[in-house]
This record gives sequence, C-alpha cells and structure tokens, in this order.
Amino acid sequence: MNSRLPWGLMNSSSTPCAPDQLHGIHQAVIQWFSRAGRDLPWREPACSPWGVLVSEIMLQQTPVVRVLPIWREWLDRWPTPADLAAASPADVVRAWGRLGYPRRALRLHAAATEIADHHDNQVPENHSELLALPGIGSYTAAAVAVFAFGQRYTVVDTNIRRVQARLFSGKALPSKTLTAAETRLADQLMPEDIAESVKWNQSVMELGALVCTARSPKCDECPVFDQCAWIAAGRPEPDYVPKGQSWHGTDRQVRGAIMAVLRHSPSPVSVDLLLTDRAGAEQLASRIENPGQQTADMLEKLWALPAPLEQRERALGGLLKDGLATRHGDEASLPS
DNA sequence: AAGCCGTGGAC
DNA sequence: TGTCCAAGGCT
Repeated sequence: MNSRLPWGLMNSSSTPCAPDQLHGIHQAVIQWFSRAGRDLPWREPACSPWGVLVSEIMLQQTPVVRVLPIWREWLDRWPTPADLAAASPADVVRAWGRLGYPRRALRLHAAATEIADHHDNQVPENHSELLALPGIGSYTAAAVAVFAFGQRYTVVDTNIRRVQARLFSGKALPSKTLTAAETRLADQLMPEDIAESVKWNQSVMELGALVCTARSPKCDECPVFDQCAWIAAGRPEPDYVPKGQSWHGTDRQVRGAIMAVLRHSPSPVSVDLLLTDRAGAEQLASRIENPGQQTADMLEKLWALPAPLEQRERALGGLLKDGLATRHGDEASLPS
C-alpha cells in the first residue's frame, strides 16, 4: 500500500491493500527469496522437525552465523529428542557454549525430555502441544508448525513485524510490544494456498533479516520498494527511541561471568572464589588449587568486574534459582 | 506489561 | 569506545 491509494483511510477490519497488489507483493517477495535466500541446513527438506526445533530455539535473539556451528554439533551429538534428554544438564549447558541466554539450553533439554517421554520421541505437529513445551512461545510454536510441518500458520517475529510496519503501515519500526493488530495484519497478508503461505512466511522473515533491516535497510535491493508505504511517506523517523539493553554493571554481566567460570571448570568451584572481587581474591590465593588455566582466566574476568559483594550474591542466587547452577556446601557447579 | 535474561559483531 | 540489536520467552 502507498499514498497513491486510499487504503489508509479504511478501518482495521478491512484488507491491508488491494487483492491484486497483495498478490504482486507475494510473487515479488517469494521470487526474491528463491534467488537471494540463504541456504541454511535447517531449511533442507531432509532436516528433521527436531532439527528445525533446535534451530528455532537457538535463533531466539542469536544471529544465524553464531548458531550454525553449534547447531551442527548438537544434531550430530543428539540426533533425536531422546538423545538430548539422556544428556546431563551440565553437558547441555556446556555444549550451548556462548550462544547466550543459557536458560534456553535448559528449556530445550526439558522440552526434549517431554517429547521423549510423552510424544513418542516425535516433535508434536499440533500448535497447542508445541506451545505447551518449555521455552516454546507463540513465535516458535508457529515457526515449527510452518517450517517443520508445512502448515498454514501465522508467523510473527521481529523481522516480519518490521517489514509489515514499513511496507504496509509506513512506519520506521513496529510498536514496542507485539499488538493484536500486527498479528491480525500478518494473518490477512498470508496467501490462502498452504504451500504459498509457507514460502511467504519464510520469505518475509528473510527479507527482514537481509534487506529490510533495523539499521541501514538496503532499500535498493528490495523487491517491493515501489509498493513500500514507508518509502512513499518519505522514510519518516521512528516515533520512539528504542530502549537499549544495558550491560556494564548489571547483574546479567555478573551472571555471564559466573557461568563462564562454571562452564570452563571441570570440577565444582568454591563459592568464596565466585563471590569475591580482585582484592578479596588476593587473600584467598592460598585456597586456589590448580583451577586450570582457562578456569583461572574466567575467574580473573569475574573478579575484575566492578560489582559489590551484594550484587555477586544476587547474581549467583539468580543462577541457582534458574537451575543454571547448583550448590553443595561451599561449592557451586553446573547442574548435574 | 514492562523488565529481565548473554553474547558478540557491526558501525 | 560506546551503542545497537539479533528467528523470544517468561514473569
């Protein structure tokens, strides 16, 4: 839709743009994907639903390039849900490496256990059953239903939201939080044909990832530049400033540093060592017995953080609460 | 519903 | 260097 047409005056229950124009957009975006879409292993027809599910969890807030090598390791090591379920949480968290948000690893492990125990080791095709699994929310449930099982289901991720905001709403960015209107729009935009709807979901997501990006969109490469409402409106600025994620000095930073120590350490780590700072570490030097060079490096980084004891305790407490760490006596380790 | 939860590449 | 942000989910 663009300013040459009066669709913007229509109410929210109407169609987003003329049927003919929508069909043209479908064809243009899907054709673009067939030419410019990336060859990713979880898009191979031979990839199992389990492989798709693992990829979707890993891709939550983590870029493709960082997921690729870990995904391959996981599928080689744990080719079915039961294989992952048989592993210990500690091994799972270590294999997760530095993908970030390690709670995802625990939830995926829990989901694998549930699939192995209650779904005959087969990833469920039903959207409601997918949604009931730990770590699987509305996006991931829809993504697995669509990309693993070829269903016609409305997928709404950050890429699709951004493309919709620009192409149809003429805004630079989608709203801060997902709205019912966005989901309704995504639903209205989907082709009726099942196979086409799958391609559409895949293609729009890829367009948002490669061309219609958050910063510096490559509009000169866009297959629907001429139809874009944001372009027609003169590329207006966002009507709000995205709130950046703080990092330095936060509990998250301390949690990350503690997790790095636990991941690298082959044996439980003294809680005193985890909770002290650089100055305190001097006094504890006599208690450090061959932690291993890598563990020592991670400890150094943890000690170097400008975090008071109270914050270090809070961070470790959070990890214990989340099941990412366990404590036995005066030692802590990854959960066994 | 607004904030929390990791990590590192790009600019 | 600092800031932004990436196929979200959970509380």
